[in-house]
Amino acid sequence: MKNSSKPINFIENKIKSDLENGVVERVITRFPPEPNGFLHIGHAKSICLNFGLADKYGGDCNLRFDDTNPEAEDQRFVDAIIKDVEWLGFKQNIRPKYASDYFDQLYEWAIFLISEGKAYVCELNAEQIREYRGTLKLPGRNSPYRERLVEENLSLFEKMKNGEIPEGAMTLRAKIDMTSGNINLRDPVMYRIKKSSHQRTGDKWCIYPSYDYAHGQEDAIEKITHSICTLEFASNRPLYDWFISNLPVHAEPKQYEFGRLNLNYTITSKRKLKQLVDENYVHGWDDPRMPTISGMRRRGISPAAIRNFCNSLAVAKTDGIVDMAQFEYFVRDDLNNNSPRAMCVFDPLRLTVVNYDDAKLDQIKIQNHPNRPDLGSRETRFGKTLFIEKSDFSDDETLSRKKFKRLVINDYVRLRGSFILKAEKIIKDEQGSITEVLVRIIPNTIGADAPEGIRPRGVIHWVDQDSSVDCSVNLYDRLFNVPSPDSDQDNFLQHFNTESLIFITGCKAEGLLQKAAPGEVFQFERQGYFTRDLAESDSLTFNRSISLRDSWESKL
RNA sequence: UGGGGCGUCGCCAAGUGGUUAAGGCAACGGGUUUUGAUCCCGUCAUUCGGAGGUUCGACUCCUCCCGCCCCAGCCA
Repeated sequence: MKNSSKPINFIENKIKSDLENGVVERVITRFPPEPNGFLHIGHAKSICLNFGLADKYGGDCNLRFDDTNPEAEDQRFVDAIIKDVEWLGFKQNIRPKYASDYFDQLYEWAIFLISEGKAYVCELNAEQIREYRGTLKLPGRNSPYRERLVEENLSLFEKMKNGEIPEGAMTLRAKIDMTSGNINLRDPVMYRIKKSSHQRTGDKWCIYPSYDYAHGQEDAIEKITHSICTLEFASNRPLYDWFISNLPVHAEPKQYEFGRLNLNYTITSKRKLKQLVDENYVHGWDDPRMPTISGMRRRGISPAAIRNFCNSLAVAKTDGIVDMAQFEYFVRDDLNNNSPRAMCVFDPLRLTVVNYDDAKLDQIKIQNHPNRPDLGSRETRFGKTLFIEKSDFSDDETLSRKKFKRLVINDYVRLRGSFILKAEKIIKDEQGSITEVLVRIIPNTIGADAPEGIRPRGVIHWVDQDSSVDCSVNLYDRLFNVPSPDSDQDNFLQHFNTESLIFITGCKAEGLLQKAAPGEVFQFERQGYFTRDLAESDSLTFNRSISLRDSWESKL
């Protein structure tokens, strides 16, 4: 959104009115990931929303790990998430909070609920609980253990905590309403027995609180004022409220739901992303093809581009699918403005300058950016032997100027930042393929208009042979071949784009690219934006962040 | 069909009884250009899921209908 101010969404409106009406004096939000995977672009939207709102209204936003299920979680994910949030630019040296810090308090509150006769230890197994729960149209039935005496519940719950009960044998359930139309209210499980050690609390606990029991109370403890989550939690809200109003908590957080981000041609389901990783479709969570924050980082996409994109998104209750093109727009916008230009030839064709002596120079000064003089210029060698893209040359003189704005035999073209030249002679090998082209430069055409009577067809990129450096490039493309791989439930893997990564070797890059720092992004003129991979490596490899917008192929 | 939520241009989305129905992306024209990039200009919903109704007046209120999403984990 350039010149228009963005409309204020319903959550921000609520915050504004709560502030104005004194409902809250300071807004406190939170971003509560479970450390069971890496953060993706959908999380980025939530991060921008939560931290953004807190910033805008002078409040605060907590990064809090919802680590209530040790079986799925790992310290490695905690570390990755912290790194990603900081990288996105919201907090320096962030000090995260953890649900596990509140396990003692949560346990005490559970005892409180039992004492109030509002929770009970149930001995139904998982399958029986499901049967008793009823279905979407049929009400549930009360558990036979529902009316247990408080004292018995207390002692049983203690036994659960002490590890005296096997996994799966008992649960602590809230006593609410087995006939509720909202299935979440049919005596939800508050605690289950899991005898696995937790990445932070070790073996202290063998019972762990469920999301529904834990989340609202975590919010209350942290005095969260606006607990923002995605739409699928809407039917959990009455339960969220039930715990808050039945427990002696010292705050009354409120939950608000917005539509999560979906992008076409990719997926934003942690479970499915994990599957891509586990089954080696990609090379890890930070594979540049992944819509993860870390993947995008390796792809050379800046935090600002991601933030700009997220801020362009609507916060509403509709669940739509945003065009990947919208994301790409913000990526290109940022990269175009900030990336110095350089040249790299992927599929080299040798050019020999027959009148090299007429050049009368061997170094050329080239601007690093057409619209930003502050990015300076560089010296590039201009030698007798050059490389251009094979696809930038044609021996077909009948090609129209409009259709082929490149080099054609017996015609002129401009080398970017350099001379205008003419292709004079084609050299072929025994098989008849073109191996070299002899060209003649037009003297004094650097930085000057074409002389009378000479009309170069266009401008092409090039590289000097002697000063060039060999490199490889990774060309990334969309992860899936169909717009909505997610909608096909189980078979999203069938739509995996096997050409989402194309590796090209034997490329010739300008010498200065040898010194490119990992993560540094360049625009390879006429090719796209490329960044040197973050991974330590002796070889010179560039990852394509994104191609240049191309309105030409589509018109042919 | 128990409960909850949503349907405005190809995509996202403003709009809360009186506006010519914002804006962004995409697309399509045209201009500038030593990147077929960027940039600039222009075009792009007589219509708001459908049908009725209330009203001088409805995308906005009412009724009915249609469609889509979420909930039946001891996941979050």
